[in-house]
Amino acid sequence: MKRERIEEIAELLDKRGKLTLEQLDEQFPNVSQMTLRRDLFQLEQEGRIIRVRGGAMSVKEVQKVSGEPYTKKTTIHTDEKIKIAQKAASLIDENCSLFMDGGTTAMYLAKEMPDKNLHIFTNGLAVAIELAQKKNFHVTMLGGQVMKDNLSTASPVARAYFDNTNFELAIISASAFTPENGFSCGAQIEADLLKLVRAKAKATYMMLDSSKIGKIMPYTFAHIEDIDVLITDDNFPAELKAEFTKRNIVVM
Amino acid sequence: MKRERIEEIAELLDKRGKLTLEQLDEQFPNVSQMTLRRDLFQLEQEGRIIRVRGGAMSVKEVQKVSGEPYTKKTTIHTDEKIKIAQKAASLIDENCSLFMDGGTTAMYLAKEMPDKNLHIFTNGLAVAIELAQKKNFHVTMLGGQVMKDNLSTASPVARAYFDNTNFELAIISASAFTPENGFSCGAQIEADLLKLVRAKAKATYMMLDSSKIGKIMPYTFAHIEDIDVLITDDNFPAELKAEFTKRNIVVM
DNA sequence: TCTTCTATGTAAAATTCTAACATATCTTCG
DNA sequence: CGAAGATATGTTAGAATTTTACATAGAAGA
Repeated sequence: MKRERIEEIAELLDKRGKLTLEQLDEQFPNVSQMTLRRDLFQLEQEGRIIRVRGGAMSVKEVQKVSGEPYTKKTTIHTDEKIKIAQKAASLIDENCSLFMDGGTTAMYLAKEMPDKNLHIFTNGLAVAIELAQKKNFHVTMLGGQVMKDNLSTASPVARAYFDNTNFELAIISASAFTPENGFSCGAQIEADLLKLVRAKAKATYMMLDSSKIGKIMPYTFAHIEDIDVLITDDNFPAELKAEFTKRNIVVM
Repeated sequence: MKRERIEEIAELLDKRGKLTLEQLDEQFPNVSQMTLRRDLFQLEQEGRIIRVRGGAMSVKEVQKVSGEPYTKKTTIHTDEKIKIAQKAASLIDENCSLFMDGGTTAMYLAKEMPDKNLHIFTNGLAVAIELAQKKNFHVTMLGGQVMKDNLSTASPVARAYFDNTNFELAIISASAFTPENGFSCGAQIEADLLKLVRAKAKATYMMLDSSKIGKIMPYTFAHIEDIDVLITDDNFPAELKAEFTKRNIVVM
C-alpha cells in the first residue's frame, strides 16, 4: 500500500521530471499531504529523487542534462552499447567467474547483468562501483596505475596477481578494430593486461560497437582468431561478419 | 565581482556537492544572504545547480551514480569531515608520495587537495575516481576484493604489491576509537592492510572526527602511539587530547 | 485478544523563501 | 565632470513550505 504509492510517485516523477506537492495532492486525493511528504522523503533517502522547495524532481531528469568528460563519454552511441551489453548479459551463467574491462560498454554491462552469484574481476573503477551495488556479486578490483581518461587501472604487477586467480570468461572491448591490425587500445600496459586476461580465460567475448571499426589505436592486444564470440550491433558490416564466422567465431 | 562570486559558488558546490545557505554565508561574509540567494537563483537558471530547501546542490553531484548507500553515508557529519580534510590537505607537500584510505573523510580530502605533483596510493574506489580528476596526480589503485559497504578494496596479496612501492606519508582514518582499544575498523583484511600501510609509511596521519570516539569495532589496526599526527575537529575532548600530546603526538 | 510496530493524520512551530522597496555602486553619454 | 539610468546589493515583513510532536488507526505477531 505504502510501497505501491511510493513507486507510483517515483514513476510519475520520472515521467514528468518535476512535480509540486500540490500536483501530487491532486493525484493522490485519499492521503494527506504529510504522507506524501514522507513518501518523498523516503524516495530521497533512496536516492531516486531530489526534494526541492514546493515538491520534488526526478534524479533521472537531472542526469539527462549533459556533464563531465567521463559521463559525457558514456552518452556517445549509448543505444548500441546498451543493446550490446544486454546481449552480453544474456550469455552469463550463474556461479561463473569472469573478467570485465573498464570501458563504457562494460559499464552498461555491469548495469544490465542479473544479480546472480558471480565472481567478477575488473580493472575499471566505475565498473567496480557499479558491480558492488549487486548483492550477490563478488567483485575483485585489479590494482595498478589509474588511467585518467577511462578510469581503469593497469599494472605490470598484474601478472603476479593472476597467479592465484582463475576465470572462465573474459568479456572485454576494444577502442579500435581493423581486420589487419586486430583489436587495439591506447595504452601499452592496458594492452599487456588484456593479453594476459585473454590467456588466462577459457573463452574471450569481445564487445565491439560498430563505431570502432576501421579505427586503429597504437597497441594491438588481440587478433580476429583470438576471440570466441563477437558481440556487436546491427550496423556491423556483413563482409566483416563473414571474416569472423569463417573462423568459427560466433557473431551476435 | 558578481560573476566571480557566482563562479566561486559554483566551484564550491561542485566540490562539496551540496551546501546550505548558512555554509555559503560563512564562506562569503561580506555579502548578504539575499545576494547569495540571487546568485543561486541565477546558477539555477543556467542549469548548473539545483536549489533545494536550505541551499543548493551541484548538478554534477546528482549526475554521478547518485543514490547509493555510499553517497548517502557521505552526508553524515559532513562539516566536521570537511574541516578535517582541509586541515589534512594543508599538510601535504608537493612531490610527495602518500597513501590514503577509502573512507568518506578521505573522499573529502581528495576533493580538497591542491592539484600539485603527487603520487597517491589508495584502496578506495570512489577516492581513486575523485583523485583521477586532478591533472597532476599520479594515482595508483590497490587491488583486491571490493567491500561493498565502503567501496574500498583489501587483499592479502597487497603485501606483494607493496614490495616495490614507497610512500612517505599515510593519511588514514578509523571507524572507531577508544584509548584502550585504539583505532579499529570492521574488517580483518582492512585492518591487515592498514597495518601494512603504517609499517610502510615514514609517518602516519590519522583523521578522526569526534563522532568516532568511544566506539569500538572488531579489528584494531593502530594504537595511540602508532601515529604521528591526529587530525580532528573542535569537539575532540581535551582530556583525550592530553593523552596524545603527552606522547608527543601532534593534535590539530 | 492484547501488545507492539508501522502508517497516517493534524496542527502548531520553525525555517526558509519571496516580494517590495531602499540604498549603493557602476556606466555611459552629453 | 556630472547626472540619468542601469545594475547590484541590503533590509524587512509577510507568505509559503517544511518540520516536529503528538494523536490515532491499522496491521502483524505472540
